[in-house]
Amino acid sequence: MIDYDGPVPRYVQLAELIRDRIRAGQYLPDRRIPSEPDLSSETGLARETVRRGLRLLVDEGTLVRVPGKGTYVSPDPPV
Amino acid sequence: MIDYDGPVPRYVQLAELIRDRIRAGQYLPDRRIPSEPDLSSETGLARETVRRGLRLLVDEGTLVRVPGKGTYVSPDPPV
DNA sequence: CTGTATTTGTTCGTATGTATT
DNA sequence: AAATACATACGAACAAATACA
Repeated sequence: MIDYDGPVPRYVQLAELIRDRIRAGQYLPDRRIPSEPDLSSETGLARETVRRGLRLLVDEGTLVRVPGKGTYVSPDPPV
Repeated sequence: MIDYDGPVPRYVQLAELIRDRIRAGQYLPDRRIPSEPDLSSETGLARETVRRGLRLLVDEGTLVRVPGKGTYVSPDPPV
């Protein structure tokens, strides 16, 4: 599903995947998304790669991470 | 030189070190700074930790990285 | 033109620390 | 006390872009 044949890094592809799921209503505002290990298991990506993708979404205001709790979709995500 | 006893992560400390050197005129605008391996050797930090610190400075507009060439101080760094 | 070296980019693995439940 | 989850840090490997002999 997520390859590195093309010019798009895997962590960017992961970010796009998460964005798609938010747009599709699969991940809802103020709700928690799967943990890093879960996303890592699901996608087969290394945890650090998952973290890079999530950071992109945190930086753009789409996600909010809470230490010890989890990663949440922002109340009003810019997607 | 760079410790992790305190609350300040090492990669943040590295970013501060680079900023200090720019302020001090040791690294000049539009000039290249040492490569990641060099900074890693000098500080004893892992290259990935160096990269994290440099990314902070890229994000804030202080540095510009050019693949295959090097990392440069911005023409007009915000420091 | 070809190959080599340098530098940044990406990816995976592992370990430890900190905060919350 | 234990499990869960994010944060930091180190190590290693290969790819891609650039420069140069």
